[in-house]
Amino acid sequence: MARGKVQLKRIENPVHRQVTFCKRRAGLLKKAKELSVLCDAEIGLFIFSAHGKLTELATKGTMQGLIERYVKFTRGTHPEAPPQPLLLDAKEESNVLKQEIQKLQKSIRYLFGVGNKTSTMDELQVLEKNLETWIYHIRSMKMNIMLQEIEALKDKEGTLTEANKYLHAKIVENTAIHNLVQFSTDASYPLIIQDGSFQLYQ
Amino acid sequence: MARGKVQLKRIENPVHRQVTFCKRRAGLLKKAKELSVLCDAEIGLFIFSAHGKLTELATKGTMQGLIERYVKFTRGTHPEAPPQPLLLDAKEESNVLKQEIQKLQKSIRYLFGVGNKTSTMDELQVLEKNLETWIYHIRSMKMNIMLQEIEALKDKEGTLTEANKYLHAKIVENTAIHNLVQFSTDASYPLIIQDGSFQLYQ
DNA sequence: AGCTATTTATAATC
DNA sequence: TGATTATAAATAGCT
Repeated sequence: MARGKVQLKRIENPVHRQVTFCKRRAGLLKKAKELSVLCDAEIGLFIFSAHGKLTELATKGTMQGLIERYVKFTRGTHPEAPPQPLLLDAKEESNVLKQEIQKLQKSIRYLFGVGNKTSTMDELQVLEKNLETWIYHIRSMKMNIMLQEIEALKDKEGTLTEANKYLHAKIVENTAIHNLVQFSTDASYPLIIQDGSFQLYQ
Repeated sequence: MARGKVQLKRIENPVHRQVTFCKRRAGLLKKAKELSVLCDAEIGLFIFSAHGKLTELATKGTMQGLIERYVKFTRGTHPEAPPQPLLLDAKEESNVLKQEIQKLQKSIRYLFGVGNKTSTMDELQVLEKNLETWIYHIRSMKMNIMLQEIEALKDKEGTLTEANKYLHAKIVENTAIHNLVQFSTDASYPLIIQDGSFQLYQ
């Protein structure tokens, strides 16, 4: 809409597409809120980006509530869609966590098998402690992931620094040869090579 | 947006409101479609007018399908149902909690079944936040139970104090009669009754 | 419904 | 990323 008419088709340049997505998404959300306020409407809106990220808006109550209203409203008018089975792809981390979860579930089953007032308090105590332990584990996992990434980056940096040194040497060498051949040229310029002239690339 | 700036509040004039609703609804739908086409996004949008009429848009497949995707996506990312823990007694609370724990477990299985390395970090973030929410609610429940117990004890205390007064009076009365009959006895001892001589029993 | 005068949204650009 | 700005779109107030 500005500085150029827009073609109603997929934007091919991924950067443009992403930028436009963010801007227009913001615009759409704003418009939806406005409509809701101005005209006393209830609006449910959810947007999946091409990469699967979800943005949602429910102008009244929760999206769950609105969806329930929607489903109730349309019950019978749309054919029921068959439920899709989830397919799970196991990973090491997930296995570790699943074990933890099963452990927790077991203890919870045990704990909540008997429920009188006094034991409930103790149960809550235990549950709280377990959740704290989980948070601790999750934070450890996050930390590990971050450390791995840092290591990877350091490694990359090392490699690039090496490459840089090598290239630097090569250029000095080439310049020297050049100076030998073109003896009459003022030699001072090509020999002065600033560090800053070599950029690390990613 | 034209011939007059708009105030962001409900339009009181019903005719204006209806007209604006139709126009802006059309605009919103158009914008949603454009965003979907331009940026390769999937959008679900439903609008209930103030009078309950439904307008819907699903940019890919059916609304049912999109809602399923939405529900699947958000399963576990919303704490789902920790909102009103304060109205239930201890036993009901523990049942609710049991259910919630199962839900949480499902979510966690889901979260950690699907992750790749980049999304794992986000998932951990979400999970950690959920667990913190849980701890918060568990602490509320503990607080609630403690308050209930305090109330119960206060009540008990009141009853016992009443009983105490009554018994005290009775003893004074009996002692008086006793004194009348056995006039020679030293009257001072039975009349002195310390508060501490009545124990609260459980 | 249509029609503008304006306000808004936003594409391009830095 | 975040601003800026010129311009396209949306739309409020009228018919």
